[in-house]
Parts: sequence; C-alpha cells; structure tokens
Amino acid sequence: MKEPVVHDPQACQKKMLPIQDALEILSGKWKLPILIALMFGVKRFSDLSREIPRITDRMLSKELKDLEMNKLVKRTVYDTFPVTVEYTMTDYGKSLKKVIEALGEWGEKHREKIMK
Amino acid sequence: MKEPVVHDPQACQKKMLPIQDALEILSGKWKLPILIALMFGVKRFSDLSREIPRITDRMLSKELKDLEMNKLVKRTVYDTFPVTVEYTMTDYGKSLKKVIEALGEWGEKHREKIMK
DNA sequence: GTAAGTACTATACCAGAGTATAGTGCTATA
DNA sequence: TATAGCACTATACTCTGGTATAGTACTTAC
Repeated sequence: MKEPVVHDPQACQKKMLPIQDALEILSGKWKLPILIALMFGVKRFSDLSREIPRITDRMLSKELKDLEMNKLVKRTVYDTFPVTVEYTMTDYGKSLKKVIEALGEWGEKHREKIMK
Repeated sequence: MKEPVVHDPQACQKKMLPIQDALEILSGKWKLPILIALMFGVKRFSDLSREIPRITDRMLSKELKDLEMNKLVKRTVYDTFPVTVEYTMTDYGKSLKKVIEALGEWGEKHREKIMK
C-alpha cells in the first residue's frame, strides 16, 4: 500500500528559493494587475486607476512605488500645467511576460472549470 | 514629448480577470512552496514540514486544506498504527507546472541580478 | 517507563495588507 | 464663479495572514 518515497530536500529547496524571491516581489493583490495594464503601453496614474477595477488610489500609489523600487516600472514626470506622470514597464519588467502568460493561461482554464 | 496613448480597457481587463482568479488560489507565502515540494512526489505532513524551511505546522495544515478544497492536492489517510496521511498532487495541480517553471526561471534570473 | 514520532489542533498575538473617505494645490473649461 | 481633472497624501479603521508556543492521542522502540 505504501511504497517508499524518494526525498531530495536539496533539489526541492533549490527550486523553492528563487520562487519565494519572485513571490515577494510580486506579492499582494495588485502588482500583477498593474503590470498587466502596463504591458499594454505607457499609462498615467488616472489611466491605471480607471482600468484596474476596484483598486484604490492609495494602493495604486503604494504598489507603483514598490514596483519602481524593484526596477520593474519607470516613473517619468513632465512639468506641464498640472503635472503629468507616466508609468512605463522597464525591460526588466517585460522579462516577466512569460510568467504573466503562464498565469493567464492557467487562470482561464480555471475560470472555465469553475463556471461549469 | 507626450504622444497619445491607445487604451483598451476591455482587452486589458480580459487579461487581468483570469490572473486575479489564479492569484487568489495561489495567494500567500506558502502555497507555491508546498506545491513545488509535492511536484517531487507524494509526501506526508512531516516530510513537508521538514522540507519547507520555516513553515509552521499551523500554516502547513491550513494551506493544505485550502489546496485540497481547490482540488490541487489530494489527501489520503491510511489507518495504520499512528495514522499516516499522504499528500499528492492531482492532475489539476500538475497543470500548474508551466506557471511554476516560469516563476522559477524568472526568480533565478532575479537572484543573479540581486547578488551583484 | 520514558522518549520519540505521527498528524495535527488550540490559543494568543501582531504587523501589515487592504478598504474607505476626504483633502491638497494647481489650472483649464463651462 | 464653480466645477472637474490631475496625481497624489493623510487619517483611520478592519481583517487576516502569519508567528510562536504548547498540547493532544496513539504506539513503537529503547
């Protein structure tokens, strides 16, 4: 009934550590939605606020700061009348594309499964 | 300096929603580490507790319940002397492989970048 | 008889993620 | 004159994810 199982904690943890690092950077409810929105192109604060359902200004502002700190997003200020601020994905941010795509594909399958 | 930007909130949100669903299921610090450990094969409670650094029994127990509820993990009880319980990935859980791989790859690159 | 292993549960507690609401200083437009 | 838009910040509150610690019931091995 019970067969011996091979355990390789070393190999296991080697897989886990980088993923835990990644999780820390992408942690929370809003970072990925923000990044997805920015994959569609440059956006301003109010664009993001409008296009990400249910996010509050406070969270948007906070998470953008985090993303900027981690070099995933770049903030550019233009000194126009009322200041204009643009947010862009950095190349480093773009390197998350595969992750986002994989998650998106799985999420869609999951939605289908749930709907039934 | 500022060029008009095209916005397509519809398309944007269509990408975001499934990902938010996925995030909810994988949320928290421990679900992915647990799933990764289980990708290496069947494990028992104490195996997981040992192989996932710093996780507490309480969290492990709680997260395993969540994962079981979402059909990502299967729990099997054997009525041996002191009960033995085995946790296995379901096929559905295995469908997360791509996501985990993508995250793992990105995480490794990120580690390298940070180390410098 | 006592220690160790099995798979947990119970209790207590805290920090921080997230929400809600309002307000700032500036300006172009109605 | 007043309202709306811009990019936020401030304050206050809630809730839950996470930590820490201890204890359960059972049994085999020393």
